[in-house]
Amino acid sequence: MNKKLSVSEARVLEASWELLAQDGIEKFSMRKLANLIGIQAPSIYWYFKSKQLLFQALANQVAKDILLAIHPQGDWKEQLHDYAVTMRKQLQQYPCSAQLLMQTLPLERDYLQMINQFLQAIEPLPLSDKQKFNYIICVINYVLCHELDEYERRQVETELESETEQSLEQWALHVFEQVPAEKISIIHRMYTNGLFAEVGTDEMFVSGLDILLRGIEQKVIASS
Amino acid sequence: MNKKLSVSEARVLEASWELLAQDGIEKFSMRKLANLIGIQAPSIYWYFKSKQLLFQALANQVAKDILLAIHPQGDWKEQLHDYAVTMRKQLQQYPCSAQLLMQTLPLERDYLQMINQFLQAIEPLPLSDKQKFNYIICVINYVLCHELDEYERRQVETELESETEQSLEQWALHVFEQVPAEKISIIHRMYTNGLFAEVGTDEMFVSGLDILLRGIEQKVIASS
DNA sequence: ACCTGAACACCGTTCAAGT
DNA sequence: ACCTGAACACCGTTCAAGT
Repeated sequence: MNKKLSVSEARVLEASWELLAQDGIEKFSMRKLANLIGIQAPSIYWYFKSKQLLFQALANQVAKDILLAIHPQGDWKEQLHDYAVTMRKQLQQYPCSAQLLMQTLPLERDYLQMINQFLQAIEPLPLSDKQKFNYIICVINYVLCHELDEYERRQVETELESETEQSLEQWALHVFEQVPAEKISIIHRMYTNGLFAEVGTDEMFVSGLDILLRGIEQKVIASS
Repeated sequence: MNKKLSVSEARVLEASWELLAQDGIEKFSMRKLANLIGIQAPSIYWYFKSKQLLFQALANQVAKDILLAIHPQGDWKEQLHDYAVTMRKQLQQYPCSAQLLMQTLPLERDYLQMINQFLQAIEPLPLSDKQKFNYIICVINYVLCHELDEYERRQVETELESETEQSLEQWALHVFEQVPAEKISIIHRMYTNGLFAEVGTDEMFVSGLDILLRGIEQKVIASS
């Protein structure tokens, strides 16, 4: 928006998503990226002054997409709920997007606007600015954390399976056997009851989001 | 506990904390670590098979410390509140501890035990295992995110000041000027009202924690 | 304006060889 | 059991030089 993308600048961003999908953010390198585009590594530096700034541009692309996908509807609670669900859906469209947003301080144009949109949903509520800001950051962090955990779980899972041909659940249970059962009794029970398969599901996401929104609601009620 | 630390193994861990405090987790390298201890880089690999496993050991040290600092007292709400506050306090004792815990899947002994301890606080509540687990993960993630944000803010701040001799607040306001004011009106108002100085304070931490706990409370009430 | 080759100053990790 | 030197296969980034 504030800067028209040249063909090649867009090309770098496009190839970056491809590389992130292939190798993940840990193994992302400027050399591999250049290779994918068909140029030499130093050429990228003509478009982005550093890897950091490239990542920021990627993060901002995601933020912009989230912003575009958001449409206010219903009361503040329904709005925040929809915003969070929409944000998660958009994050899932881009590889490693949660990491990118986490690594970027929210001082980019579209990221700021996204936060502003979230803030607008609770603007009329009888809360202090401090509260409003803090609560919105909590909701956004919740969505990001959820995606981060999901990503990490998938990583360890595929890594484990390619190495030992064991599922993560099997391995977890094996780990538990080495720890005195009484010391982790509750978590042990949960895992043997098949809780593992539920981690990261839509239901879990909505359930965690719900306590956040109910918590905010209580604060609203308390101060009106 | 399950493995007696040799003098040098403890020495590696000790030096690791020193290096993390000096350089941060991004610039942590095995070579610098070796240098700090007074050995060659490959020697570290006798104690820890990889950088990853060294980080896991560090994370587990933090988890153990949190566990030791926790003492159940009061009802479930007071307990969770104290646990979160204690966890934050312990995280602040170690440099980059939040990053270390975030990077580590909770499958280490002491980390598991820590989660179990949190779970114990809400064990008697009339909630499903799924809910209990999810809510506790939310609380733990909240504490970690809060520390992460704080760390990131400090990083950018010192980086910015050494480069441009500007404070983060000045720079943020400058960024705002480049964005159409109407599009970020709320966040703009908040920043000009001095909200910036409040980010990351104890008060903010407790305020966010509170909506989580109240949210859980509502769920308890709803299902009893 | 856009791209390259060569180079700098680093990485994590392996491994034969030393004591 | 513990440590080293040398080496492998990488990094991000700079910069003079090309077109």
